[in-house]
Amino acid sequence: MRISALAELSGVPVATIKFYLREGILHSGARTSATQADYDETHVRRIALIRALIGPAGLSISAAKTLIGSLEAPPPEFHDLLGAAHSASPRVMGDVDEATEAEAIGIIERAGWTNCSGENRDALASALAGLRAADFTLKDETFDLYAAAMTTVADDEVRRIPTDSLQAAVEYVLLGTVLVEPVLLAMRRLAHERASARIFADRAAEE
Amino acid sequence: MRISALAELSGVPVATIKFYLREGILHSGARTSATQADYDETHVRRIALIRALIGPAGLSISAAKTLIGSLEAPPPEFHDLLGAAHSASPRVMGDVDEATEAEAIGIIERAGWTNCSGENRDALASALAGLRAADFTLKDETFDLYAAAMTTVADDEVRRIPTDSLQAAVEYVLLGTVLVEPVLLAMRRLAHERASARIFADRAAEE
DNA sequence: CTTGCTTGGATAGTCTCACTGTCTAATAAT
DNA sequence: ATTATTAGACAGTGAGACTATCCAAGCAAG
Repeated sequence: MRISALAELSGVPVATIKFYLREGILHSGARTSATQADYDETHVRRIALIRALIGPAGLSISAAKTLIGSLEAPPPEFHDLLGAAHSASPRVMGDVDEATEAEAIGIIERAGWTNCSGENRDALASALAGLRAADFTLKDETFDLYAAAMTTVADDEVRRIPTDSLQAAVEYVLLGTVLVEPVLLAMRRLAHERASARIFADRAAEE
Repeated sequence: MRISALAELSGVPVATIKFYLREGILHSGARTSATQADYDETHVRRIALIRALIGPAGLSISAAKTLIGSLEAPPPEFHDLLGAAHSASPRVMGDVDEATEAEAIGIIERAGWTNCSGENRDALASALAGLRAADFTLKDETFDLYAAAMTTVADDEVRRIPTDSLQAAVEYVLLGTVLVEPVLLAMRRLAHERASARIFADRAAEE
């Protein structure tokens, strides 16, 4: 198919497709002449993936490019796979003081998360620094509950990593890491609504 | 204190503080003369809050402004409070087709999240559309596990909302909604590391 | 009291990001 | 033969978050 058909099918303007081609985030079509190239289903799917990554998942073009690169040329070690997925969506880090750092380490130790990379520990510390900046304190029990909930989630996810094919495992890990994040956040908010509605009902019943 | 001292204390350049003042996201100091104003501890704390919101929490300046506005002039109804917190950090939405919409509704119903707002349902649908765009399918059990985990989290959070003071409740809900998100995501990644390390150990042991 | 630094306020400039528009020469469609 | 489309190059746009420059009015030190 030609670029206009690709634009039609994917719902993305031709100019934007050309931009993705220039950025190297979309593979080029098969050249049929000096002014024509042939695009196929893989291009449609790639564009859909790009839109998903830079949309709901919140990645930048360059982060999406890195991630897609890892998809196509997966790191040889499984361990590097997680790292690639995690570094694909870099969190904005704020300043972290020592007390916050210590708090993060405390949470990590209580959760039994040994052998964790500095990167994710720093991300947690930075998030805690945000809470601290707002004078927002949470009880240790709450952190432990968060840790337990995320352990449940992560255990299931890791357990479900396909073992038959490396390519399938790569896709599962890279995409699952990034694309599930908005799902979880949306669900938390839905659960908030539900929980607060129930509390309302309880309070109304008391009167 | 003068603006240069405020800059020193908060670690933010004077020019940026002036920018925050212009944007109305930082309240102005007490004027002591035509060319001088007095800033205090509230300004230091506000700047820290702003940095936390636009940093790790990923809010834009205008979203942060809205949220801070709600903090200072809380909506009268508790129900509106959650809405204010949720709309303060607007998710980027992608295109959602009917099947995805139906999938979202299915998940919501199975989780027992009735009375949910369209906004959050759309956010979930949009996140699911991202998965679908990447041909990433999750089993219903996985979604249900996510839902259960988030219900646990949200129930605890809502239960801990302070009931003694309205102001305290407002701060808890608004800030907790937004600032805890990066905490949860960082924890999920830490738990991934741990889970994958354990699987490695198991596989190594099998050999 | 003068010399120089600081401030508030206004305005304009910078940098990044993710596009979007324009142009050209070569081709494809009719 | 005429009209439409395309690849590729390059310049322009608009939003967002600052950053820099000016100016007149203080304030501070010698």
